[in-house]
Amino acid sequence: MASDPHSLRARKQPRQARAELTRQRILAAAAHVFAEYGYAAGTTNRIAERARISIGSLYQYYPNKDAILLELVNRHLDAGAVALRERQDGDPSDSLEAIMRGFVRAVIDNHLDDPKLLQVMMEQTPHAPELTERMARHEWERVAYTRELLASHPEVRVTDIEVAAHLVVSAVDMVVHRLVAAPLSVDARRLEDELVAMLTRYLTAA
Amino acid sequence: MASDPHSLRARKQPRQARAELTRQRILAAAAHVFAEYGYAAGTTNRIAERARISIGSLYQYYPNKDAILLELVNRHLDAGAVALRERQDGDPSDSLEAIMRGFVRAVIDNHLDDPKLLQVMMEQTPHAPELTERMARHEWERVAYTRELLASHPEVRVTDIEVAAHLVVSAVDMVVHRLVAAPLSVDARRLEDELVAMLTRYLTAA
DNA sequence: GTCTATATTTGGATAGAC
DNA sequence: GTCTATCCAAATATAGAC
Repeated sequence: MASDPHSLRARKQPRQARAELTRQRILAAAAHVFAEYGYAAGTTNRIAERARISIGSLYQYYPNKDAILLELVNRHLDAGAVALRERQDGDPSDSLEAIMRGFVRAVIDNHLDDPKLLQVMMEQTPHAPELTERMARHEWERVAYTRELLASHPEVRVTDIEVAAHLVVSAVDMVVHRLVAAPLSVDARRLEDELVAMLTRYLTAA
Repeated sequence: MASDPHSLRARKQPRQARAELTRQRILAAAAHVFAEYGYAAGTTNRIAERARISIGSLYQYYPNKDAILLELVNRHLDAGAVALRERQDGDPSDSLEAIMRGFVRAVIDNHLDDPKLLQVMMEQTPHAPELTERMARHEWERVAYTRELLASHPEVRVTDIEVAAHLVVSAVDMVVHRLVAAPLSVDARRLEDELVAMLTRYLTAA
């Protein structure tokens, strides 16, 4: 073994790159399958089929079905966090309304690509402890971020900053969930406008 | 058969009454089991065990597992609708804040008895068409009710009554879901107060 | 009308050939 | 490292005795 160190070194990177590509394919396939069939009916066989690998190969990359969903969720939340930070970096002292609108847009954008995946995440979170923990951490971060923002903004006049931050985060999520669950029940733009109005009136009231 | 009409008539009612009781026991058992194990792990065997009947008997009363959940949800929503109507009948011209607080309390009360059942309902709704339809109808009723109330109340100054009604209903649900999902993450009373404040400020703003 | 026992299905996961 | 073939567990639902 290792009779030719050069070929060994040469092959090492390609293999890992290929493996990483396969992982990506599996994740993409899983996202599609979960979105289409839900988690329970989104079987590992279907995922493997769509990723065009065998079921045996799939289990070489992920130890079980839950691990696939967990990584999918992790990527989704990471992307959301990054997007939010980017959006904020430009406007240190915008109006509160503009900031609230930025919040809403960031969350909506993050879910636009694959709305049904959000549904699956919501469904499965209660049953998978790792997911629960991950979601809780993510929300805690968003609340903390919002709290600081409210605390430092001069327009904000609210009695309980902590609770207000929770309320803002929840309200934004709520609208997104609603738009995802029933995309056509009410006009998205108008709902967004009214939500922003509600939040700013609440936060800036005497 | 029917050699004695009297005994036949005498037995008929008792049998149906007993059957109805058994159905109740199954429902109660299912509520408990679903709440404790979730829907997937809340097996029909466990339900039968808890209802202290055999699995075979259970299937004499309900054709399948989904039918049990459906009836459970129907009862829950019916109870909620009744409670809301009752609460409203007393106050034709209260302050908007009092009305909003009434809304919130009614929904919270309706979920207090078995919080985890709400979780199960939320999880399974996307997968069962009958459930989806039932939930949509229930929400439509609540929005319509809220719309009328907002339209007739003098304090309300909002541009889009329809969207505002959606927003109010969603916001109330949101807080309840949050309290149910993580009962201790934030003080329930304070969250309720802030929610009521948010809604009234939004609805009565210039 | 209630039970026990079991058929049936399904899907996650693994073994072992290549 | 990828495949096929299969194992195994779990859970719904049914058959048939009593």
